[in-house]
Amino acid sequence: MADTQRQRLEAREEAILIAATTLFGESGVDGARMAEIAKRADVAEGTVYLYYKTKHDLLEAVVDRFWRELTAGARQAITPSETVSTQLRELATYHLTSLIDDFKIVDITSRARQWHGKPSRELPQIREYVRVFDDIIQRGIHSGELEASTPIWQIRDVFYGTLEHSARTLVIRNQPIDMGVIDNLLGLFDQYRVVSLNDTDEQGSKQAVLQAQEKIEQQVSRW
Amino acid sequence: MADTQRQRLEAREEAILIAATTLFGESGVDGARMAEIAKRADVAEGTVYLYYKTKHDLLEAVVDRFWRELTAGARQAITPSETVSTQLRELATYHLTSLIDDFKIVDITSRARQWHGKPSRELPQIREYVRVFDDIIQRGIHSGELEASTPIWQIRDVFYGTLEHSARTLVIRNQPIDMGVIDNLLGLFDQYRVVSLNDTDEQGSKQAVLQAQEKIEQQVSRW
DNA sequence: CATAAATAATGAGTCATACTCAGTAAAACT
DNA sequence: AGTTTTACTGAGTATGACTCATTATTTATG
Repeated sequence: MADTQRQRLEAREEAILIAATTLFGESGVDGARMAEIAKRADVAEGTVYLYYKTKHDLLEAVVDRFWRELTAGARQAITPSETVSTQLRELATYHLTSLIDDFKIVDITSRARQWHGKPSRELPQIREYVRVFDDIIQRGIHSGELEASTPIWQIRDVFYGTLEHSARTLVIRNQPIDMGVIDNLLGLFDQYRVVSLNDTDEQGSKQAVLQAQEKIEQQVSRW
Repeated sequence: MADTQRQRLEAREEAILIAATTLFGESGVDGARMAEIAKRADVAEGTVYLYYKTKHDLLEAVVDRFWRELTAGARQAITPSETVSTQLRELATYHLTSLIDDFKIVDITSRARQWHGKPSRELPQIREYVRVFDDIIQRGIHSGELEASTPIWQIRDVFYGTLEHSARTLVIRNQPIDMGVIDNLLGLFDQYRVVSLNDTDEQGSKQAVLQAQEKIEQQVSRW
């Protein structure tokens, strides 16, 4: 019966996490009282502290879980057989939609990065999330569709930075998702395409691919 | 002596604001104690509350001041006689540098947007800051250098979103400012240029300008 | 210049809430 | 059934934002 007990513990931990997520979303981090979270998770206040040392710890867990689920969702959202361009569109759409839907949690994410005065940390799950994008780009570079002269992190910052800012704009103005944002962003990404592969002779094309692959090493090591 | 007294009050208010800015930067919003802010401003704790009703109010004032000064700095950083392209570069450089230098305050800005559960507000000061960018773009559209088919707010979100994300990346990795970020971003903005004005005949050129100006009304009203 | 009225400043005290811990209950062994 | 180990509880503590009765300073008035 060790297994059932373990499950019970995990269920409790989960219940606390869910309660915290809801309440953080409703009332914000500062507005959410630990007593209320405990109540909603149907445990005593002290019990919460058996699972999460501090409120900040709990916040981190909430944010961690959110990005972990987002990563899983993103991987599901992209079609493996599709072109790089289409996959980017799929990811952008998924990302923008999710950010708008769960903007409260996204907004709270920055709280998890800081602990008093200490400098902002990089959150491991966000790093993991961002891999989804990187993988698509890497594939594009390998296949010669994308040029490799711009460091990946810069391209990534354009992608996520734009979408996050756009999501904020839309949420603040109470507007629904606007596909124009995505069209615009992907239009800009044309710049990263290896130019007019089809218009050049075979020789030039192959050369471009080789050139691109050569630079991949740099790319990978740079990150 | 009414004037001297007034100045004394303003000096006190300023001292509190400065102390808060410093301490928020050092210890974060949660880590900063009101008693310590008062001490550094050389007033009693109660006095702080005569000038700012709550800690959150004080935070708002700090953030407000920061963006106001950033706006002034940005206006100074751009050369009026320069081309749109150059001005954008000047602004991007100024913005990225400032974000990196004062990243702590930038990070804190999101705290000022929220008050417990209430949805994120748009901060008036940031709206004002963003005008600096808008003015450059508007000028570009008027002069026919930029096309007017993409809503300004989308272009703006690319610009600020990318720079903010890049700043975070650089700060987290402890790297200095990287001009590659700006080169990359401005390279993307080529897409918004009215294509090859110089390559077309006079007629086409003029037409483009007219067409662009026609669309300005939409742009302006849309925001 | 003295004195009253008005305004500003103070800091000890209040209160809300994150967190603790001694005591209790439940589960797992023997 | 008894013993040990593990999990839970909620009253109690500590901290820090905020208040307010009291004191100090400035301004107004005769």
